[in-house]
Amino acid sequence: MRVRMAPSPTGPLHIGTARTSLFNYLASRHAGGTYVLRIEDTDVARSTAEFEHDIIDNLHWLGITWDEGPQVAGGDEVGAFGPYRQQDRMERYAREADRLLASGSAYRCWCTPEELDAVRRHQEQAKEPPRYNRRCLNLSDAERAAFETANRPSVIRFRVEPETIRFDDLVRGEVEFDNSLLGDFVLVRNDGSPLYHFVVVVDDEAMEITHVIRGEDHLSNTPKHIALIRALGYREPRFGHIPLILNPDRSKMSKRKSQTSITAYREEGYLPEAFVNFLAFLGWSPGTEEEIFTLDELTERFDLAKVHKGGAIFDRDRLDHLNGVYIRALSDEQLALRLRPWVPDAIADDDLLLVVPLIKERLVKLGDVPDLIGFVWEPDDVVAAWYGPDLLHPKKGGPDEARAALERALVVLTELDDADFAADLLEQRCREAADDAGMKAGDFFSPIRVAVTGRTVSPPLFASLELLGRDRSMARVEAALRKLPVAAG
RNA sequence: GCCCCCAUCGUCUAGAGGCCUAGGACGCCACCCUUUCAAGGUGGAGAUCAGGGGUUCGAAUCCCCUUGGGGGCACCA
Repeated sequence: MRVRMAPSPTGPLHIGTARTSLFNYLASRHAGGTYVLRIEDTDVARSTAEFEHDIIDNLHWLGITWDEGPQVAGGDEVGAFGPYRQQDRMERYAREADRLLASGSAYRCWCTPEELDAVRRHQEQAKEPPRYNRRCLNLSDAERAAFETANRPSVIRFRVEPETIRFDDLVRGEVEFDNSLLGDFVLVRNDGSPLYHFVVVVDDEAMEITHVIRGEDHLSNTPKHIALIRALGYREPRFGHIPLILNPDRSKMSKRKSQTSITAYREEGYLPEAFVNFLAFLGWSPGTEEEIFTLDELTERFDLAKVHKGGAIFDRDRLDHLNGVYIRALSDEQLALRLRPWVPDAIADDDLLLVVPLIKERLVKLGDVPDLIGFVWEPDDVVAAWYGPDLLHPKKGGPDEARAALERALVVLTELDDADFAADLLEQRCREAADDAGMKAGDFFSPIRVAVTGRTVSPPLFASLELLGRDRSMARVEAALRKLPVAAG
């Protein structure tokens, strides 16, 4: 089994491309086959090195590897079926186009885009199917000679035979198309550059691809490819069309309506193993009720025949949940390492590690870390600016209750020396203080929480105090006290 | 418009004719735990399997029609 993934470097790695890459990876690895990466850069105007870099880099990030093709962006190509960039295969496309011309399966067309447009509009008005009218196929020798001597630019069109094309799709079963409904599509532009439908067929043959696994958006294009394959005398690969990933409105996932770039998810702090697990379940399931799988476990279970036929909406809530599951499964050391890019460099590794237990079960994405625990490394005045005096009020109470709690808390903090400044002792003393004040523990803790963390929601209070240390904790409580209006009388 | 594909809780899905008074997960609701928020635990609401016809002793599962949704019909990929 030889499969390929052929991303086009005309944009950053797209969710859909990533999922198709994953399914190709799983199918080939499961079967012990070969996975080829081919860069589909026939659209020179829109292809860039940056996008190629983004695609390869993010595939690596997901843990997807391949056997042939460029292994790193801009790097050397590996494999005996190269080149793996279409820009480097131009002679071959030209040669195959000539063969088609010579056999009569293709012909030159001198129609201008304007003429084609006019024809199309006319067909639409007449409610006819919009397809090429074969004007240039039926040119007289004299007309053709005139165009040629005038050196007028021409495209090469494939002459589509009116025939029924049938194939056995790997996920959909028997599918049938009537090619008489197809127009003669363009193989080569008038500047000599080949188009997608043509190169994809030439490349798959050259690379001896046996299984073409791609998105459902290519299902209707497949009869074109099969017709071309036959005209060129190639071997026909098996085709498998996997369902699309959808926007919430059930249309094909697009960047207008959803976040489609893998980089963006990566930067938000999704774990690649969670992301891969999530992607795999978009359109596939192992048929059991387990749902946490590593890439290797997915490889072991994967079966193209079990892929769904219907499209799947990208569900962020589910992704978030899965990411949390993976984060919680990490050891503190591993999580600290993963968190590093989202934490200021000034924070020492040891201090970062100390923070992890407080936030581990609260993290949805790695990028949430500054929001959850940033108060530890932000300066006191910055934290103080996060809240207004009203936030210091306990749920049942106003400034007086807030002041009472903060003043008593300050006494507790003052009485403990650095050596005793530990969460359990702090809690014990604060509970006693709350008792003395005749306040419920929760109401007593609330103003302290806001004073120290700047938020009403935070990691456990006393562990936070311990982490912050005596001096900074006291400073923050004092600052909070200054925010409160002076006591009446 | 034409062609093709698809159709189980809001979402991802289990389901290959009797195991289905349709299971799980996310989300939602309630309760428990609890210093807040999470995490965790328990329970709940939520799908007459899009609708209608067949086939069969028996259909979510097979067939047909309808409806709905999607994709494709470029000198984009």
